[in-house]
Amino acid sequence: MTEKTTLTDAVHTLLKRAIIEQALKPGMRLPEDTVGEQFGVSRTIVRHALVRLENEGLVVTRRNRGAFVAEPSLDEAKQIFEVRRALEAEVIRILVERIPSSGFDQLEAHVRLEESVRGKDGPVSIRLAGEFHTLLAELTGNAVLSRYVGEVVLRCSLIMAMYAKSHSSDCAVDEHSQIIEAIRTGDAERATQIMDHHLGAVAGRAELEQKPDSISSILSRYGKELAT
Amino acid sequence: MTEKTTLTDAVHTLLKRAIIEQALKPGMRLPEDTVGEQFGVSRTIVRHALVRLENEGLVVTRRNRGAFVAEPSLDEAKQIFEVRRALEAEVIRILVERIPSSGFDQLEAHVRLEESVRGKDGPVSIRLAGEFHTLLAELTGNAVLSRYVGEVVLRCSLIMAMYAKSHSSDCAVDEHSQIIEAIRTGDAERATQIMDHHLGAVAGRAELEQKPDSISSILSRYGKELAT
DNA sequence: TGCAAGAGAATTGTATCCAATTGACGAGAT
DNA sequence: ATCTCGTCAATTGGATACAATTCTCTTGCA
Repeated sequence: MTEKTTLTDAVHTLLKRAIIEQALKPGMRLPEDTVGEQFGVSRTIVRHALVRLENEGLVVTRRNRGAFVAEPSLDEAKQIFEVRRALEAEVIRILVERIPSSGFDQLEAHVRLEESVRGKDGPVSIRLAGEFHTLLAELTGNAVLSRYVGEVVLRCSLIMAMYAKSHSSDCAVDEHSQIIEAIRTGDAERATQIMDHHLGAVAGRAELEQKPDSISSILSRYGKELAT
Repeated sequence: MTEKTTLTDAVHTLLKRAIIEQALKPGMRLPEDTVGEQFGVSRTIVRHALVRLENEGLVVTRRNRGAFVAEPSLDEAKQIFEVRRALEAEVIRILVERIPSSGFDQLEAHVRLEESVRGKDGPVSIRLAGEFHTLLAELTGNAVLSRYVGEVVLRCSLIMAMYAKSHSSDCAVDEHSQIIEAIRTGDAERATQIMDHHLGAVAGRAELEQKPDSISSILSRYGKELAT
């Protein structure tokens, strides 16, 4: 596995997946040497990976305290959703104008994949739901846009992990299908509207109740506010 | 200066400014130990700073070759401008809806600052022009949005450094004033239109002609395409 | 008994050191 | 004369070692 990719990349990818799939929960500490010895690499590598994760907003580091899985506040969550809505609106605008020929095939294949694991495997389901939006962004051919969408989608996964009650219905799969259809018919307005509703539903459900999973989560959140 | 901020932050900031102000030109190599001994820090620090700069798209690193100041291709440039337009449209949409009370004062003060150095100091002028847009984004109170806008603005500076003929007229200052006025009157559509025109003018001027400053710039660009 | 101060442990911040990969220069063969 | 192959220098990838800071636990005092 260390053939072409650098060790930093590998660790970075693994940690990212672990966070998305909630193996690493928000607020959890990420000591450099613990992570390092777990993956069989040195602190140097872990450090670089953590720097990248911090830039992506998935972890926060506090001076001389180490890295923690990010715990987006409700305010932060709103900001992220606000940006995400704007970015995904742009994605749709572009796709209606220019979508690669194989685009619909890829999208439909992905939706079928989502349906096949519907309500079966929680983490995988969450990941696939996010990847639908990432795939949409990638189809624009705009790498910068794609990157930013990828980041906010990941952070939204983190937000849902903290605030939503059930993750299985994170993204309604039929709404994904509706978005595809709206793009196919070239109806940008309708597609944007569905997307807005789609994201709004997710955001709304998240903001309704604040349900932390553990005491440490609560405490560290309070501690975080005190520190600032 | 190393009181509260970490060394990595300091080096990162300095390198960023150097790139924006074109002290470090696109395509220029950034050997870790050279940079390190220049700032009086170790390679480790420089390394971390370079990782962050890479994540921000200001430098690219090639495996076992080191870091270079990024040289956005024309295609990349178009992508960045596309995203920037979308992001700044969102900024305006938000500001028309909610702008802090001190917002206009800050904006007008900045415009006055821009006018005071008009055509005097090239690099400073470029930096200020970019910071106007960054300031707009910060006034939204949305840190995520602000961060993304900051990134694309910086990358646009890089693009202008490569492709534009003259940087002194990078941003027409009066257009900045017009944008402020449009926001003040709550006319989102007009503000967006001016902003689009504003960015379009910059992008258009950049894409008109491809004028690299040095032979090494051309060659490294070709070499880059071959490598991929 | 509760609070405060200090010593100790744990963890990060930084520097240095070794190994691996890449590019360049030069020698030799065709 | 040109092309190819091999050796060498330079630079990054990665690991370890040391210093600084922070947290915690203990101990002394009010």
